[in-house]
Amino acid sequence: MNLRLARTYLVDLYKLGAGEKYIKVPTSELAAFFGVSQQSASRILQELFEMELIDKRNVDRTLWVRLTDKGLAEVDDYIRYINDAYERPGRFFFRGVVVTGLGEGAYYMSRKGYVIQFERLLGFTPYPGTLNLKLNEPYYVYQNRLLRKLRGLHIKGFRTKERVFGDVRAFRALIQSKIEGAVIYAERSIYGFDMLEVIAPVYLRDALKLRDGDVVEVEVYINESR
Amino acid sequence: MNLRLARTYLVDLYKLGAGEKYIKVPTSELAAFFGVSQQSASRILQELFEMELIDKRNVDRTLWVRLTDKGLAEVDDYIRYINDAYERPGRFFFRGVVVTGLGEGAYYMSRKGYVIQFERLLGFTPYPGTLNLKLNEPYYVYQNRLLRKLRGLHIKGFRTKERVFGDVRAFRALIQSKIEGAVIYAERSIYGFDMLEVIAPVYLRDALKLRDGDVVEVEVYINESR
DNA sequence: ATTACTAGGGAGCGAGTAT
DNA sequence: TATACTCGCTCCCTAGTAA
Repeated sequence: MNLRLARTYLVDLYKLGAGEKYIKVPTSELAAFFGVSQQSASRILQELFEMELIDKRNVDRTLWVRLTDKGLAEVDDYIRYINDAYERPGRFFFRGVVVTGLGEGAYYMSRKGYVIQFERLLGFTPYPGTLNLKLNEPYYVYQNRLLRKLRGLHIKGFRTKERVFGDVRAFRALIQSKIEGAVIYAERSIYGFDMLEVIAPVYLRDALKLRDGDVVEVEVYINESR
Repeated sequence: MNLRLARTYLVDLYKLGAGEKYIKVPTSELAAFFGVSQQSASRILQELFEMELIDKRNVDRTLWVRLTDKGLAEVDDYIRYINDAYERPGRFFFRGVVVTGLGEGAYYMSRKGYVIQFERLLGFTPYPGTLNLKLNEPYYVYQNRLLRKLRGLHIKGFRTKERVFGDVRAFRALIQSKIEGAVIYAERSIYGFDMLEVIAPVYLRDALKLRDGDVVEVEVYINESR
């Protein structure tokens, strides 16, 4: 069973109380609650068990079911995602810690081939440098992974005599609820999903009085970037 | 596509902003976001459209997608259900208005065949009468439908010389956060899913000073009834 | 009364590809 | 670039039924 479907059944089991303790539930009853046949309820429990999302015990032909820690984590993530979707449609929210990058941001952000496109697509001349935010919370890392799957604004790569500069994608963003900038994803980024690269028309460390270790909140707009 | 799966895709589309306005989204981008192939994303959109959950327009080979009112309602219900599951695992919450029934509750609740079983299963002698609560909010009607699919305590029917008394199922409940009683479902109830029948060891109208039209809150326990 | 196996049909999936 | 068709394969569903 795919995870998308599994999560919905986990929520139903959670509703029945299987998140806190073992519950006694005949598959026929579960079937009615799930809206499937008794046989499917039985199979679904088996598959959730194989995915290690639930624990399942059969004592004298009565089933006892409880979510595992992995199952509980799955429910937590799912509920968080869904509420986030409801509260922030069209937007992604991140909270990260200011860290010092490798300094290559300044180099890239001052290449004329990029600057011209940023000006045209974002409407501002980016300060030559990026603010690197380390995402410590797993949920934000997951969200970063998700956001990166979207296209955003497409900044085309180019080549000079010396080397090749890859494509970059950008999403408009509001940093600390104050400054409008953007989040960028370099096609060949040296960072993983736990790092968020932010640009703005100003030097953010000065404008927002930031030092390494400070917590920064970023709201990214999915659609206004088109 | 079944509704269970459809709802999860609707939430994803909502996250992308399709709940508020038409969003421009290539199926390939949607595919990455959904975690499926481009072809599946295309098919999923078609099916959601056929289910009238989204509106979909193809202008010059670019897709514009937006949730319909029906789709939005589906997302609302789903999110409400999920948060409810998280906040009230193992419990169902209802809010209803006191109405006067047809008086048959008193008749049934005083049949010895029922009373003995209630005493044994619930641990109290029910006051001979039921409090009827009319559920005006659709969500509570939906929840009532769901709860009724569960088994709860099984009070067996019986027959006298005159007639047959059907099975009844009961769930322990807390009324107005004060009095412990139960919600009962008569096998052959004359009421639909918009009515909740409540019993208790005391006359609830006196004990809680209730009159027709008063709002009453009931918390039903799924598992403690076993 | 249970749970869960098997079998058959149908729904869902992605690769290839037409447009 | 797009979207979305066909095709073959897999997964998922329910009915029947064994244990």
